[in-house]
Amino acid sequence: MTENKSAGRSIWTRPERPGRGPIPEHSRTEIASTGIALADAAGLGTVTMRNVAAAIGTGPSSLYRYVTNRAELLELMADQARGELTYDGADSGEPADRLLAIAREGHALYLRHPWLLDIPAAPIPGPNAIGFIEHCLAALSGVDMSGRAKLETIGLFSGAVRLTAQTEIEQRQAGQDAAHWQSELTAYLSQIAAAGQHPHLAAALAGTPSADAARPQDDLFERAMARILADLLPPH
Amino acid sequence: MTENKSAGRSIWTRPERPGRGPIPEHSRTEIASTGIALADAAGLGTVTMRNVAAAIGTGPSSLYRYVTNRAELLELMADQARGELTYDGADSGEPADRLLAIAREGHALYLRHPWLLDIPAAPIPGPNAIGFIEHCLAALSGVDMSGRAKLETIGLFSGAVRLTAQTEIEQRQAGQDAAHWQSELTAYLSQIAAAGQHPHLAAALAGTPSADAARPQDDLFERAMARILADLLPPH
DNA sequence: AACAACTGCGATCAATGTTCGCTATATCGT
DNA sequence: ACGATATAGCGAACATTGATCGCAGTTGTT
Repeated sequence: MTENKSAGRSIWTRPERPGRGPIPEHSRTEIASTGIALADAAGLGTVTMRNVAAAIGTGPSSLYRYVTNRAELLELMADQARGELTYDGADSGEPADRLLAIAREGHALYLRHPWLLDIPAAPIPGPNAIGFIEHCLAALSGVDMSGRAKLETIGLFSGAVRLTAQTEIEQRQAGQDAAHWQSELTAYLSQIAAAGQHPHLAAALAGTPSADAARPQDDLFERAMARILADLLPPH
Repeated sequence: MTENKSAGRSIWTRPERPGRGPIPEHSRTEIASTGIALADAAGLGTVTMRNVAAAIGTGPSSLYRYVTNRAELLELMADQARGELTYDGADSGEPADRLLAIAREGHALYLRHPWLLDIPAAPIPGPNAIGFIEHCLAALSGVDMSGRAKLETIGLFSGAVRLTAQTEIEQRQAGQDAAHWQSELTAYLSQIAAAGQHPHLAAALAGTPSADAARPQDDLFERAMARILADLLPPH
């Protein structure tokens, strides 16, 4: 029924180099690194097949020998970026502290590669995503939870890391755009406040200098994550 | 310096109908509704200028009389979808309960329009986004926090709603894809477990029937949100 | 030695976002 | 009332993008 040559196979279950044929001139890691460099420099939008191909000195169609999709290219990039995690300080100590160390590293990783937030999670996790789960499970090794509960907790945990990073990045970009939009935004908001339909918003804005409203609060991550971990883990 | 005819203006500060010219045959709400219907039916990817234009019975270029960008079209859709919130049950009671009512409605909204998660936040919020903030501030009216702190709390709160919805949607899709990827995924994971490099993962998977690993836990939202709200608000 | 499977890649296609220029039309200033 | 003006509708077209096809050259297997 379904046309199946080698379909349905993820890039992680497909060998990088099949038996026969010429030796490939490039590698998955080289392609992923090129994509990461492009994304770091100018955003995910510049990671086009043509740009990546040109950066490694070949034509667009050659890339499809290494990757079936642009989505797979992004998968490669995402997993390779996750490989930058070292899990320093997550080897011993209280579970909450170990997870906090992982959270700090993950947070820094998102700030270093903001485009990671725009890559959807693939159905099959790459080796470094699995390494991440493994280290989180190691941090939870002494905790009295079922394996299933631990996996669910890790999902929430990584979601929280992702959320705080996303919030911080958005605030940062809001600060960047403030120069362009600030005058218009304040005019817009004061007009809304003056219209009288939003009394609570007017009150909240009155107490807040408009320029400060979007200023990032840098220790938000530490405060939020400590509380979340305290809630996620059973009392010891 | 900067080329400024009417540039730098958001769609929310630009009047729908300027003074002169023929009467438009369509409206922003009609266009937004059309986009929403398309996205609900087949995902954000089908919301192309051509599809939306065809759905309202016109050509692609005509859309640009209402919207300068595809991004603005998505802004329109996002804000109009947020207009579906009614804030029932959020008018009175304890602040935490009022926010919880809003959270439930927001959660349901995300489940009804999953594509909302893929639309980036615009620099200038639309009227219904402002209405959301206003209702959250109303729920916090008696709480002893500064206006700035309230706004920050609302940001975290809506982020948490977004995160739980995203998690649930991902789990749902994982369940949908399970039929396609399950055999490959289990083979992949058991191979990793057998390799011995990931002992904690092997242990966690051993205790979990593989089919159950990705089963959604439906009350996750209620449990998580109650705890988050308890943490976000000062003790009363 | 012969075959099979693969790589590199130029040419090309379909789809998409967006712009341009033209005609028709409604509103404003006088 | 009336002409000037700014806008609406829209067909045609352009640039960019992801992806495919087929051919020639290369490596490994039998």
